[in-house]
Amino acid sequence: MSSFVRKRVTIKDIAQAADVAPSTVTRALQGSVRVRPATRERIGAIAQELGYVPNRAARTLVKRSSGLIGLVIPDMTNPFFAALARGIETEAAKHDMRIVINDTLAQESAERAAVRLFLELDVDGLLVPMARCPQDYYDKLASPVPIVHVNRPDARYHVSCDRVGGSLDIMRHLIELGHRQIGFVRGPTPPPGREPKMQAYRQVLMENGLDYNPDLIFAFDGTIKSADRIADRLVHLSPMPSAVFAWNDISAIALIHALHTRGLSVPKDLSIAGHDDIELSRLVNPALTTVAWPMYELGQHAVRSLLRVTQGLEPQQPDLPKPKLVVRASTGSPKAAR
Amino acid sequence: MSSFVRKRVTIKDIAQAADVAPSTVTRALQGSVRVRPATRERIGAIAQELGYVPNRAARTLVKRSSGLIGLVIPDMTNPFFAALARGIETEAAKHDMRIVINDTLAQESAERAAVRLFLELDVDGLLVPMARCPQDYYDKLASPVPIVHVNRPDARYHVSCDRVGGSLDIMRHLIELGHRQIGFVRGPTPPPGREPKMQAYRQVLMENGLDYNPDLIFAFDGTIKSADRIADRLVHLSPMPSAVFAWNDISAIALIHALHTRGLSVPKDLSIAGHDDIELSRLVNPALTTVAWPMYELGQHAVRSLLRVTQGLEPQQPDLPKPKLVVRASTGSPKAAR
DNA sequence: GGTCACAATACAAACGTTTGCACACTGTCC
DNA sequence: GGACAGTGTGCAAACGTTTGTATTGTGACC
Repeated sequence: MSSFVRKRVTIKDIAQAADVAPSTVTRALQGSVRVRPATRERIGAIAQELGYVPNRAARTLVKRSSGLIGLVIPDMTNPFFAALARGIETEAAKHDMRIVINDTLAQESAERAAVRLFLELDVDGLLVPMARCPQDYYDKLASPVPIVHVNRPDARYHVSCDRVGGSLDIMRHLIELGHRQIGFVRGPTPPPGREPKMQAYRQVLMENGLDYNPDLIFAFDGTIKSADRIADRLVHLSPMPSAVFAWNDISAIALIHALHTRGLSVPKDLSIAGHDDIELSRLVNPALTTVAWPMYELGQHAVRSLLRVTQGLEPQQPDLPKPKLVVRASTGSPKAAR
Repeated sequence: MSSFVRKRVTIKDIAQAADVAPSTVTRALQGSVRVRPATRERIGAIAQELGYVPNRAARTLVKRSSGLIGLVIPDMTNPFFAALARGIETEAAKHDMRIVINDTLAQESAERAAVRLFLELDVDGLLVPMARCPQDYYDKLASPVPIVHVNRPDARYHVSCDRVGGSLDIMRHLIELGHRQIGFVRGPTPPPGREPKMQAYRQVLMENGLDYNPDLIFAFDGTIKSADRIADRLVHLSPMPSAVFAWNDISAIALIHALHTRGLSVPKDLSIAGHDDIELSRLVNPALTTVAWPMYELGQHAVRSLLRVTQGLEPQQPDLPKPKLVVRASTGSPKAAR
């Protein structure tokens, strides 16, 4: 009764129905010239009628290529990665490649599992944006498939855009507005040494003769609760910083909300800047000052690079649009300056 | 030089290195009892050392099962589906199943392509939340793998929660607040006949002796621009509705923003309610009145149902938490009533 | 009418695993 | 010491496809 117990239709079934050899069926289905048009059409019709679906496992086995690209997404919840995925998907479609996605919940173990699964699936290439595993892990993999990273300049193959410039812009923007006490919200478990935002934060402080104060550094773990705790610490600080540069837009928006519930107004009492420019950042109130990254383009280039590597070519570093400071309503002059 | 041209390590390589037959290697790697512990360990060590990764294509071929579940996600951009995916992933992990995801950009053609890809991959089951293709398409598929839908009660196998109740609650909430002119924002190309929110909208109007006015129906196509256009139409309406029930939270948030830029205040001038209760809805200003759906649980149950069907059992309809009205700050009494 | 070229099709091997069955080896019992 | 379990290992077939090579069939040419 249930339909799914039905046996799969194979090429042999078609061959039998069409009274030809299996090899003729493959060639016909692939549009090979070596088969008579009449035969080809007949076979096509029969395949259609029988509801034939080719078996990728078998094909992969003999062709030693699955036609698949594995995409390891850190966090589906974050709309930041959606744009990247879109770029990847559209570009992949142009080259007849299919994308399979695996979510890692931003956990190292899940990232490993995802990579492993894709290797098992014999993907033609692996795309790993914002990898969490140490580079060491990927180096040791010695995998038979090329891996292209996004935003990891220490990887063998990678597509990256300027990771510091946007943050410098944000910080300088805050300084220009007159802020001198600026807080910084770090992301969850940043890999040591790879914290460009923090770098930019310190650099701009230094440029302006300001001291680095560890009390103004807050750790965001990705949850709303954590933003709430940061707000708590923030309001009890004295002097309270007049501006905060947050890890990403989500944390910035959550922080603004947490401050509002504590009776503080943004940007009147405190300026908040984010990073990523997700779609919603324009829509919240106050609209968020942030940095826009060319995620879509990064995704496209990642696929192109991957394909070049697949063909044994060296990927060319594309000239991507630079990250761009987007000034909106969540930043303003500090209170005292008014 | 490039690492990815290296030949794959196969079971035969291990067999040769360990001086046993390939079959022994498989059995050892699967932890079969029929192989001596010493041999098993030796083989395990060699496999490790050689960096062996099993070939899923080959395994799938002979076992006629890939251990994969295909998940067709309509729109990765929408955080609404992230919760669902999370539920699905955690539950699947419990049963040693891996999830592969494909994004359809909410397009019918892409949905077909995704389903097709998964069939080619020989997935053990297919999960299709909020399918866009007509049910007819799935019925005709006669696929050899079970397909479980989410929120499509007319499908052979499906997991659904009450699709009308929450919308009724929203509408009654607006009525209770005193609203009589209520607008409705439809989703992008709703499949005919499957528009429970619209149903609820009309039902509550009728319950309260209010006329259905087509001028108060707006079409949202998923883009921010579209929300902007709706706002435009809205403000030029006279009388302007005092409340709007929007298709989802994204459209509601975008609409609120568009109204703000036109000098209108929510909920003072206009009440807006959404649907889905995405995480950000709590964080925007004003916080959004909306309906929370048990997406995570739906995802879990979807996997459980799928596995039951795989085993030839009838899935049991779970008792899911009901959708829940969440009243926040974006709805209030109409202006005139103040 | 025999040879030739060429198109269309068939044959068979291969891809990397799994698994039923056969086989070899060990030690135990009569 | 020979039959007998019982355990560990090897052999070979199978999964569904692709593809290099062999084979057949067709017609043209001398």
